[in-house]
Amino acid sequence: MDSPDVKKNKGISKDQWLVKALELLVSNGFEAVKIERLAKLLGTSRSGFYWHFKNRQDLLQHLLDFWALEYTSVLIDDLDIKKLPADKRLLSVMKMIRDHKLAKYDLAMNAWAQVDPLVDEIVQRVVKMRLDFSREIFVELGFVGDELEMRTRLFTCYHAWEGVMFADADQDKNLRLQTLRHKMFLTPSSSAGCGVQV
Amino acid sequence: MDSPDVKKNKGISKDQWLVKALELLVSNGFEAVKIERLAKLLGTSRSGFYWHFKNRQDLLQHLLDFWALEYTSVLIDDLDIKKLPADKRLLSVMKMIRDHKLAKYDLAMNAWAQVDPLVDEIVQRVVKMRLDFSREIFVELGFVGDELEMRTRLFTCYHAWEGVMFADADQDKNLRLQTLRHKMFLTPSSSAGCGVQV
DNA sequence: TTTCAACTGGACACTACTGTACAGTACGCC
DNA sequence: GGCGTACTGTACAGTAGTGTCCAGTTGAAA
Repeated sequence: MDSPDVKKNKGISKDQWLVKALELLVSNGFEAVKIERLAKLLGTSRSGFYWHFKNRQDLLQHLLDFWALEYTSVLIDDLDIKKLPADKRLLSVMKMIRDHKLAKYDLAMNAWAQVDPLVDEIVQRVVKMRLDFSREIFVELGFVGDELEMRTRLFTCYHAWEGVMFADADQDKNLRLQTLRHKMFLTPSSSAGCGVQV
Repeated sequence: MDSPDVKKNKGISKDQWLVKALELLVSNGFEAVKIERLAKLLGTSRSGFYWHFKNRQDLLQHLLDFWALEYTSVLIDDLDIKKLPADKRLLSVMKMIRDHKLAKYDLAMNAWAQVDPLVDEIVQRVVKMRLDFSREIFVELGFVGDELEMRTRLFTCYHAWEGVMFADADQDKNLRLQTLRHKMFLTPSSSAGCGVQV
């Protein structure tokens, strides 16, 4: 949450405006991101806002970059550093998505992308990054061609939205289902034997 | 789109307000559903609005019911009538979700549900209806227990969001992947043999 | 000690939107 | 022809939000 460069809390920093704006975006949609509301929530007046941002449009642009960086690039880099074996990496991706509650951010960003082509472009780029990351894992597991692509999409899509659809479900059951799902994704679905396509 | 009871187009009907409101909700989020905007879009003044609805809150409430009915109950009933064999029904569900572009409505409703507990309640009820519908299919296919639940969730979640994540992808490839996915959902994932758990 | 960046609040003019009120109109029915 | 239903536009008062200007404060660095 804290920015890397040390800020004495003498005022409201640019990042503080962004974090609150992201909060509002996530909970109420981009039309709800109002400067006056942000100021009220931060317990200050609007004037400081115009020090950091040109106007509302400028804030929204920065918000988009902020999300793409904080909630995708940083997390993917984090997973890349560890370089676990493929099947463990699959599990750690699932855990990361859950822990960071990425689904609710995705929800807001995708909704926003419906109107703004610029937002859509960034969102599509993020989706591509995620697909590429997952695909690499399934390549290591020995999948190729359409089978590889199908699994990559199914895995990425399910885990992106699981948090939205089954939020309040029973944790114990969730863990059992996750184990089963993990097994399903690992098991090759050849019709005859059970060998991996090569 | 037309309401069943015949309306002479002498004015803006309640359904016309609702349809436009749903449009605005889907594209810009619930905060964007403004009476003045609707009136402008419909080429009329706001006064007619207050004939049909008590106020903005009343419209939003009706909008919720409108969606739950038009985009879930009606469609599920439609699929139920046909009573195709389970594996064909699985395919027709996939097709229906795509054809009606349910994903973009889901997106808006889920985003809205993040703030309003009443909306969340309806959305959860709709999710439950869909899960129940899919589960029945997988029961007919011979799945039970956790394996049944895992497949039901994976299937429902993937198809609900596929349209958002992979909107502009190549149709030919999509069809090939769908066939593969269909096979994967039908094939039991037993570790030893390939028999269905009974 | 001054200077500057990073703020602060207050005031202004403006637009968007809300709910209410009210008078008028166009159609269908008895 | 008159009545009711289903609208229509206009006007008003009020709130929320925008961007701009400006004068003041505060902490660190030179």
